[in-house]
Amino acid sequence: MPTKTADAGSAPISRRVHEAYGSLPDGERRIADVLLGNPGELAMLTATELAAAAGVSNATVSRFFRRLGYESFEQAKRQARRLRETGSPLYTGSATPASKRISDLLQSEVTVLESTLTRLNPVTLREIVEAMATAPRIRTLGYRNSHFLAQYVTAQLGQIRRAVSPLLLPGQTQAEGIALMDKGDLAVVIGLRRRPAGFTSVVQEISRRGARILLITDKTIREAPAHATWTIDCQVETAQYSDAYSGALAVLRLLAVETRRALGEAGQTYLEEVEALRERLQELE
Amino acid sequence: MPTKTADAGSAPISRRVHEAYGSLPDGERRIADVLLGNPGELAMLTATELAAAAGVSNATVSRFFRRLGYESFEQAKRQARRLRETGSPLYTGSATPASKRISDLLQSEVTVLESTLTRLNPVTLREIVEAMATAPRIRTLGYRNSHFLAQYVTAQLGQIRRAVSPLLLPGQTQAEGIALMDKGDLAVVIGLRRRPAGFTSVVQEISRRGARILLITDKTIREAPAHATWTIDCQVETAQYSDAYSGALAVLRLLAVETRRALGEAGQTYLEEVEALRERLQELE
DNA sequence: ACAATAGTGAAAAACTATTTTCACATCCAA
DNA sequence: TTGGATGTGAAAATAGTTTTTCACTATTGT
Repeated sequence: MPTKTADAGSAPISRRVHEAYGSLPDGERRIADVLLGNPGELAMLTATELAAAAGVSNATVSRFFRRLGYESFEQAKRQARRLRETGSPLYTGSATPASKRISDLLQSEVTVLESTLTRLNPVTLREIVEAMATAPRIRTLGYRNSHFLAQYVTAQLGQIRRAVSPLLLPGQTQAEGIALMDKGDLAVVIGLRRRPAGFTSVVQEISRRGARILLITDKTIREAPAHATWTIDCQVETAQYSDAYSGALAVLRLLAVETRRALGEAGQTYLEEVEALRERLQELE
Repeated sequence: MPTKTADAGSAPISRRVHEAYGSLPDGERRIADVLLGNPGELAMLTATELAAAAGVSNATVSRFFRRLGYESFEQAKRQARRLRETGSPLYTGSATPASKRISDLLQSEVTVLESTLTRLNPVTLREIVEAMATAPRIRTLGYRNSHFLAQYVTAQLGQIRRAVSPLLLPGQTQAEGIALMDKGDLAVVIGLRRRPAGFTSVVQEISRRGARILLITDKTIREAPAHATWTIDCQVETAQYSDAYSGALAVLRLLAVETRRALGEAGQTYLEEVEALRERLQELE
């Protein structure tokens, strides 16, 4: 009879897998690989599907979970699901208040991510990416809650291509910043809720200068999209009192990743150039 | 055409529920309510669990999904799961390259979120939240990739309590900023990878001033945690070339949400005060 | 080379979940 | 009130999943 790991009681699946990994036989290690590569999937897979994914038999899956100290596959699956459980009356069970709130927050972040990213239209995305890759200049703008996102996208795109900068530089008036936009330039405007008064007219002004506009917003916006070339709608609302920006952040990362792909070798080269320069300056620790 | 159910085809569960909602009998409407309140849950629940959650019998659940146009509960569940399953060898389906990359990115973001948040220790969390609620002053710091996160946390905490500000103000040298730290103050230092040279010594200097330090990092860091009061380890690495910050962002949001809870009425009041001021200034559109 | 040990998949057995059936309750129109 | 239509849960029937068994293979130590 195989010894049970004493305190395996409530250790998360990932820890158990990591601990056992070294002593796992071939087939079971393949299962471990699938699991580590797709954490969270376990909550949804059946043993047979997991077996198919790992290229082993369902019998092996069954043995694998016993070796990890679970009573059965079913028990492991339930534990994995508990992670995702929400405020539903279903499992008013055992979690401590604090860790319950952690998993509630996790849940809300995942929901925001999913509903933002699945709403994305691949065709629009393609157009935007092309604009990002080819626009002579990219200027970014975001007020208040959106400002940090504008900074993020500036930094990310700045690593990929040249001529990316904030629309408003410190010490510059709004009018001056807008006046510097040219026809063909791309403005990435982030306007999540709690937009300042006059936001719409800023967007309108930029569009009047002939620049193309990518507007990142949420559903609370009304008029601004009329002036934008593309609008991406992010979900930000959550059950907690504060908005979640991971959806918007993920959209921006997606744009950066795709733009880099579009630039291909060119982008790669620029990136390497910057990297080499950094090395020389010993900028990083 | 090999596809069977032509009519309801592939409409997402949420749409089908909304469309049918009006004409749903009592019991089935209760199921609809559970589903709408916990989108994404369907992928993980069994029909019997869903029945228990809605307070109806499993027979009703079975009928409900047929009414919605699915062949069976099982088919609906599979459709819900398809949304989530991604880069795994399971999903060899016919996604376009672009939407495949969107779901890959979604997958990586969710992974980062999960592994960052599940690693969190509720006890440490509690200590940090208490410090955030009670410290006389909070100063934030983040370089490069981490800078936008520092801005985020500054803005969030600033909505909850007083005396929250960046450690480095424009036009100030690093030494000046650090010199202003007092004993008892809390420094929120974000140091995700690509830290500038000298990062460790900055942390050390702050700690020497007697301030408590919350360090938000990733696993690539080595020495700095020795000087920090608390360290939170975020996952940032992904399959794509760029790091994902949603994990760190979620941690920061969690801290803000919990701090607000800790402050209770006090926090509420400050928030309302700011809100009222804004109203008067007509700052928002 | 040969046991002994450990790992594996196929298939049978045990188990669990879903769908169907059926009897009964409720609502509404005649 | 009656009769029909509709909705419901309990339980039987069915469908599906997991665990166990067993025969076989590969590896390791003697």
